Amino acid sequence: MKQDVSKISDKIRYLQTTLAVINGKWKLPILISMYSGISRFRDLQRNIPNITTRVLSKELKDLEANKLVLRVVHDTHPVSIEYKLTTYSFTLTPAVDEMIKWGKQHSKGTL
Amino acid sequence: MKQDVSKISDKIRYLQTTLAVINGKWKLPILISMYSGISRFRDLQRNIPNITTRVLSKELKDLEANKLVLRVVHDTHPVSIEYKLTTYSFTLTPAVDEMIKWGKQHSKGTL
DNA sequence: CCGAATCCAATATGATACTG
DNA sequence: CAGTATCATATTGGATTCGG
Repeated sequence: MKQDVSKISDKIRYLQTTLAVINGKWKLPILISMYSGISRFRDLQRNIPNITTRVLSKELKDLEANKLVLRVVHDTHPVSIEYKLTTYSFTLTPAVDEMIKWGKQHSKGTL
Repeated sequence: MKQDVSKISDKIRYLQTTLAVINGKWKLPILISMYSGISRFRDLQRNIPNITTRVLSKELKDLEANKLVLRVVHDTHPVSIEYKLTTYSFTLTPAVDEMIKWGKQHSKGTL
């Protein structure tokens, strides 16, 4: 049975593609918060421990550039900004869920 | 239906635990190479494009510190060093596989 | 072959203050 | 509220050399 025909070098490339998109400490935590329904800058900052506005701002731009997040300006008074997850962003959930699972297990082991 | 009882903050913590272990561009590519059976320093370096000895050396130490890799010294002439995966390291494969899958899809989309 | 040592550049992250 | 600007530090990555 050949369940895996990919060459190692291909796997490494694919993986590095993924890593390039989710790089750093913050992008996945941001996505998790957004998966949970949070969509405003201020709320995200409150929800993610220790993240600064500077970092949050930059990371949201990166996520936008990778089509995972959409920045929507609502023409209210004053204007409110909503960060929306794209359909595409949800393709990441299987990987994210596995990482959460592993982190949970790893935490237990080291406590 | 409540299929997910974890609080968001827990999820974020778990995820950050995982991210802290696999951080950087190189640890997962190294693990993939090792999953494929490569166990010598020189072979790893040849197998992973663009990695330098300095980085490879550091990353292997990090992986060792996290119990994912074991450094075995064989008392031959001259001594040969073998890097072995621990049983524990294989608990990461579900997450890694999902990340590879995603990277493959993402590559297709952007080509 | 298996790295360690050194030096340096680039990037990521953090703290704080400030603006429309 | 939603950021930007500035400064400082930490971490990562890369190039090269050298030793056992």
